[in-house]
Amino acid sequence: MGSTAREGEPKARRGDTRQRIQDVALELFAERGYEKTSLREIAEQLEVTKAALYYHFKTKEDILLSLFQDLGQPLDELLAWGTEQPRTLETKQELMRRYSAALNKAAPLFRFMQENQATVRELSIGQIFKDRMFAMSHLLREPDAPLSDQVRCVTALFSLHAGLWALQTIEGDPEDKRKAALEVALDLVTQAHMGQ
Amino acid sequence: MGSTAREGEPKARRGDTRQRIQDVALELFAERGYEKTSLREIAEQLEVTKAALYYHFKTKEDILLSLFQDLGQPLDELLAWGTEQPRTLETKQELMRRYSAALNKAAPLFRFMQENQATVRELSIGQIFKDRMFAMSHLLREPDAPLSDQVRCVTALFSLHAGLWALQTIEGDPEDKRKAALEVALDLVTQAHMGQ
Amino acid sequence: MGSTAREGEPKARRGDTRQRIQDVALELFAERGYEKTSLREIAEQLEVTKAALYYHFKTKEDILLSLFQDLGQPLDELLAWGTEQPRTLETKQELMRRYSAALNKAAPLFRFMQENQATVRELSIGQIFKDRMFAMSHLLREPDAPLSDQVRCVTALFSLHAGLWALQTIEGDPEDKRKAALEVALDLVTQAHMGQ
Amino acid sequence: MGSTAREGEPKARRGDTRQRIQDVALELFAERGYEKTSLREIAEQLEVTKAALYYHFKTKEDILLSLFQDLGQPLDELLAWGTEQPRTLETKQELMRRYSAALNKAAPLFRFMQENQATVRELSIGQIFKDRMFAMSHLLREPDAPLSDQVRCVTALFSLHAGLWALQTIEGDPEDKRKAALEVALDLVTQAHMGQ
DNA sequence: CATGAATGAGCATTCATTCAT
DNA sequence: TATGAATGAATGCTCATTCAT
Repeated sequence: MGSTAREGEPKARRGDTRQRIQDVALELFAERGYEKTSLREIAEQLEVTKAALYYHFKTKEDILLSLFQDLGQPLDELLAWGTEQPRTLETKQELMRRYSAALNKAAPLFRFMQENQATVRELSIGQIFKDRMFAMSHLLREPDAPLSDQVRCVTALFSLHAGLWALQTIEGDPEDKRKAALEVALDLVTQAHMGQ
Repeated sequence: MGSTAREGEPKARRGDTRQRIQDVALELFAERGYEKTSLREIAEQLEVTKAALYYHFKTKEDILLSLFQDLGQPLDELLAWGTEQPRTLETKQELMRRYSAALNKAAPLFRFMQENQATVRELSIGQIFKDRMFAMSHLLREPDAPLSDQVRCVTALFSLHAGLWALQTIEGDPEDKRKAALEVALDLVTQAHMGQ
Repeated sequence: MGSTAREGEPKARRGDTRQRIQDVALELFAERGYEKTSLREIAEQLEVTKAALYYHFKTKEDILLSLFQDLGQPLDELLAWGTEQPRTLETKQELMRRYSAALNKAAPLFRFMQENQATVRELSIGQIFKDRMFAMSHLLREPDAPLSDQVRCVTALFSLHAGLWALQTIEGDPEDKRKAALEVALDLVTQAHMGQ
Repeated sequence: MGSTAREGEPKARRGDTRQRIQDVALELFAERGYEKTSLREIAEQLEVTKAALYYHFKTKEDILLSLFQDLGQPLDELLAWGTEQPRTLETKQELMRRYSAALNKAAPLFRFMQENQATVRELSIGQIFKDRMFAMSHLLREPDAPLSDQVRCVTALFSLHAGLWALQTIEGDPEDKRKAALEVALDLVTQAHMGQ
């Protein structure tokens, strides 16, 4: 990746080490889990020493945290946007659409979060993540609606996340599946809204 | 504990060590994750030595496997039952009802599976679990139905799992929430069926 | 050392590993300092693995702590004894005699304490050691005596410690030097007492 | 600090970095020990990079060496002075007085030497320090005096060092305590002289 | 049925040091 | 005068596992 021609290329990179660490780390974290990914592996894949990682990040957890902050920002912005909108059905639907799109962009990270909850829960990002989900859920559901309608909203939200991997079971083009998942989610939100 | 009189009782238990190991292991696995739970911790909580664990189980993974086999059996039976039934809407609905009940009984194990996917994937049970989900999904959805209806079925299934933890966000009695989740899941299956 | 014949002797030891760890650790701690002595070195010298050390001691600090507790016990007993005696000159003198003897027996440990104060200060034994010195000093000096007499007592005490190494400067038989140091210390205590 | 007016002052210092490194290093070495003080800490406290330290000093040990040379010089001069004097009691007493004063000025360094002997012993300054103590001791004691008198002299010398910290045990004004320590030391030297 | 003792492999982290810029 | 980026070596520690008793 990196379509522009680079000159030299024996090492070919300079200030991009931090970024490259993040890339490799995310890939390995998502693939093999946080605990099972050792800094040695990350370093080896980058052809640097472990100590080099420590020049750029204070701890292993810090690498993950940085990924979460960098890639999760769009969601925070979406949350901010949602808070300012009127609580109409249209807003909720638009929220879902944007959420699906944002999720899609940072798919590996969210797949990671999904698949490593037990680990993440004990890390500092655990709470941040939970808070975000909580906030999102509150933008969608009405606290005094029937329980089933509230469940519908949470399920809608959650199924978008799930779409990242649970839909493996179904064959088909990933983008088509994402759209189908969004459609179902929108339906759920709409039904919840009508139910009121 | 133990209302029947026992004589001697320096430690008060006899052939139940294997069971006790499973109990403690499941509790810790679910709470802190598989990787982060060490055999030392399990042994300490049981007040036996690590070596004792190895008398009952060949490896750490073996403990998990045994849990999966013991607690997952009802699901296999449900699967067998489902395969013999006609593929009607009623069957599917009943399948969901029974699935929800089965899940509920082995909640800690399934919470564990949910939260440790990355780890589980690399273990022998990973494939078994995946196969089971796959089989279940195939009992619910029709391969030539529209994508969105297929997604509805998978989401239904998945939302039951999710109910185990994603609904923390909503306050309310756990049993009520489980019922609400089941209701939504049944709805989804029904809609998928109608859509056809 | 070890005058009794042992049979076999390919490994020749069984339950004595803990003791052997302490011996080697004390030797190395005293010789090269606490920080500069690594667990690898200790293990290598014992021809066991590092992990074996951890079977017997929870941490590196714990090894030191155990040494301190085992070897320092006589001093605690001396302290207890001293507390029960009348505060006469004779008591103080006897205290010094016994202190000198006790010190002599655990010489390597006290040489270590002397030479690694900066390190020890940050360890849990730092406070224990300090408290002990404090208690000892309080048995010797009278709080309302002239400052110089109080200094005399502390110096007496301290010079016994010092004898462990500061007297290297003087050639002569170690036992003679110890006795000479004790003589000077007794003198100081006596002078302090007379001064009152 | 710095009474002369300076203009601009973006960082407020210019050629004094070397000095500032020494100051901070001595402070940290004395407080936390040589081994446990890392160059990172020193650099951080100075708000420069580690590499900057290497511009001013070849190695970590070199920083310590420079401190020792700069602050220990008065003692070397005192030693030279002592060597030229007649070996009278008055000379010895004056030696003690000046030694006490010199020690007092470079207190942190000597406290450091005292508390890090195990470390220092393996460093190049170890020998230098030892030689100096040796020379000093030889100016005070007579080689053919009774052992106890020789011990008295060494103890006198040593107790001045000790005064730097062992007297914490006693409350009182530091300067008063220093004077009391000197008084005791003078006494010891005098007694040793009389004994002859 | 279980323990005491040990191992080998691995891990996250830290450190003094180097060097091109 | 300094820094940014990196290294190589080490460290304390933990873990799953083994095996004789």
